[in-house]
Amino acid sequence: MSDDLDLTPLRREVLDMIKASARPIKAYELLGLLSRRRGRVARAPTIYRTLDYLTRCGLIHRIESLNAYQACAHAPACPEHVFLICDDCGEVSEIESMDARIALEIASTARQFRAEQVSIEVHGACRACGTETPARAKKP
Amino acid sequence: MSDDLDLTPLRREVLDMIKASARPIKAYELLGLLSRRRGRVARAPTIYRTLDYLTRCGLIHRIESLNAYQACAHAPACPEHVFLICDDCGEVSEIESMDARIALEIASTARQFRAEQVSIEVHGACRACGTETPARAKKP
DNA sequence: TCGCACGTGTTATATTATAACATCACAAGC
DNA sequence: GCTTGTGATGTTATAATATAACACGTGCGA
Repeated sequence: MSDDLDLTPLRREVLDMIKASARPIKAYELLGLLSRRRGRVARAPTIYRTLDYLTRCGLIHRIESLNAYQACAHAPACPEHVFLICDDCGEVSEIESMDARIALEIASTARQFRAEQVSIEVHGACRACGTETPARAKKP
Repeated sequence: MSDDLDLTPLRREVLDMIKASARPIKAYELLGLLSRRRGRVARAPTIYRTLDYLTRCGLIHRIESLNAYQACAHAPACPEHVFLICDDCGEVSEIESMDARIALEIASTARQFRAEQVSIEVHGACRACGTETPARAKKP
């Protein structure tokens, strides 16, 4: 995770595809897109290595509970991030919560645990989906 | 997720195996253990259904970033849980952080997001591993 | 020029998870 | 008693996710 980025054409292309996606996107979806763009098949390691690099740089985040990736909403290397994941429509928004961050920091150090990487994923219903008639009005 | 548990022999056996494990345990590890205990192979759906049930009941938690399961440290249905995951020794401890919980509640409702399920996973170094000479002294 | 570091390609395979259907036991209602 | 429905479990097959290991090329400093 050195400070200077090395955005090769492949890495830029994958990053652009992730940014272009309205929702978190999966590795094999990217693989399909990449293959079509290039006119020849891309293989799994290609995409996983690239995702790994972009993640380590802080340009994208992996959403563990979805096995999917999303561009970081807060420039490279935001220190902490909370994902609000709507289980109805699939939308994911990345927010910040300084208070949560501090609380976790305190809780960790109280146990002499040195926190390096925090993942907070909140599943539920977004504004649009949550305000529909209770108990799942969507998707007939 | 009704209130009354239906702990069949299979479910109890799997729950016991998870409780007996010092570390989070993976689905296919459980599958192997179960097969040996019974003297005949158990298949993947058996274990996944059971894990799903135990998770829904709140008896165990799935640790997303590890694809593994751990018994809940706080009786059935604890409302929230933070996992401190040591990347060195693999130990995972489940703690509570009311403050983090409240912070996330506030952040969610501010965005009119109805939170249903929160997953907080903190990777880093536990006390034992973190106090060794800096930069990974372990695992020769 | 040599050799190394590193990005990417390629082949193969490991790991994690689910769909779909079969069977069985038990309980509610006739 | 019998039937029928429901839910747990078994079984077969396959999907989805991820990594190991090695090959190749390019650029760069010794």
